[in-house]
Amino acid sequence: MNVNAVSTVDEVTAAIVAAVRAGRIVPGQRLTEAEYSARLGVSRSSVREAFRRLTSDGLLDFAPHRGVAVRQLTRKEVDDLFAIRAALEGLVVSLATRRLHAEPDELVTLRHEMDEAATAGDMNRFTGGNARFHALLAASADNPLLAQTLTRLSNTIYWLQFRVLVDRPAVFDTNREHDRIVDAIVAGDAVAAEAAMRDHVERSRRLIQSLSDEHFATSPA
Amino acid sequence: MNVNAVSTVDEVTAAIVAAVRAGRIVPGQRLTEAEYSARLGVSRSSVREAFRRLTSDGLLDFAPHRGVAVRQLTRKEVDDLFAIRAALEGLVVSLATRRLHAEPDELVTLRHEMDEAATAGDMNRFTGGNARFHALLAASADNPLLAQTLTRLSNTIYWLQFRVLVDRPAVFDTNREHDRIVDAIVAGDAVAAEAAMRDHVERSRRLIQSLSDEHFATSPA
DNA sequence: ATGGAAATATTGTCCGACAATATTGTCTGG
DNA sequence: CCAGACAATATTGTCGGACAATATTTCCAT
Repeated sequence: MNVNAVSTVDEVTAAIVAAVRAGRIVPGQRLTEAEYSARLGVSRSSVREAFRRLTSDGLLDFAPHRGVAVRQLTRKEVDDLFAIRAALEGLVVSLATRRLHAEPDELVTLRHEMDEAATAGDMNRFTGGNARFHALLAASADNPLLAQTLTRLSNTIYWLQFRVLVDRPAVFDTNREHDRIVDAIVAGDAVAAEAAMRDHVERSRRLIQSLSDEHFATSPA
Repeated sequence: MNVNAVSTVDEVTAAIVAAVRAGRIVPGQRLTEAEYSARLGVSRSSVREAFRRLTSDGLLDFAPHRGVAVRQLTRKEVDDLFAIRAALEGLVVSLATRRLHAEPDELVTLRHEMDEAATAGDMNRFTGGNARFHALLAASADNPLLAQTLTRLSNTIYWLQFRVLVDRPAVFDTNREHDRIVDAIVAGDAVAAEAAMRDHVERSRRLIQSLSDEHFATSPA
């Protein structure tokens, strides 16, 4: 099983991420070292290290002597996170515009793909395309640290974002917002692209906040 | 020695941070698990976990089967980092202005302290004040996630920033830049405060880039 | 000097153990 | 029946040792 150049910890990490993505373990649920050690057939040490890595990546929540749980944000934390995201995603498109203005092919192709997925109602394809859309922008910004920072933030809200996209027909709005971003980029207008992206992020925040309380952690105390 | 509610890993982490801050271990230098295990009298497991934590906090650099080294940035990475910092520090002051406009006492006191430290040439006091200045802003923004994100970025450039401040009489420029930020905050002008902060960050970037090549990692291949 | 093989050093992972702490279950008195 | 105290259990925190996998260094032959 170790044909790739990936370590055991990498595998454990990937397994947990996959489980969360697939909804097999839901926000708030606790994970114990022993259980995952047994289930995956690896030592407690490796599970422990994977837990810590995912904690610092924002996917898990850790408390001393209490172990880890799938992280669940409060409504305020969501607002806090989106304030950061607006600033950084805005920076991303601002930086990415120059390059993508010169080579817009992949971006335009992606937009078409998301349009088709939306009309076909294929949500998995749509969310996949959405992820690649943001990934392409992040890569084109040519700032790995920025990309990494944004990835960490996105991990934390993956599940909420997914709920929004499957629950309601917000996909068409999303695509229209993307259109504005893409148009600005193709036109080479970095300022307009940044503004469109900030608007997109803000709308995304509002959609998530419109979810029912059960999706959020109760505010501390 | 365990009177506080701190774990062994916390102590190891703090010890390494202190060593880096004090310059006892310099960027680029490698650290081995066995050495720190012996030196601090703790198990390899704890050292390992501290290494990983500091890696994800940006202070150490990790490569599989090669261990960790104190992180040293390339010039491009510095630029990348400061682009993020400009956006986020700008966001911080923008958010912090409302609260600090109402209660500016602590901020004003800090400014005086840094002025005195600068004229007295007390660099330790100055850098300490500088850290508290940014910490106060981060706290006043009432966005813990934002504060944490910025802390991670700052860890990475602590040493470079320190070099700049002790090497040259840039402290007076720094204080003047702080003045503009403080003035805007006291006036309650969030937009001006953000602009002043972005300018401050940009100047800080230029100062660091003016350091000689020996302070930077050689660009990869 | 140089290329490559052997020796060494270091990390990656496993196991087992036990103390420290948190969680759960039980009992008792009201 | 409830609340609080106490005991039992579960889980994490740290340790020590072991060995394989991989990287680094040493050294030899050319």
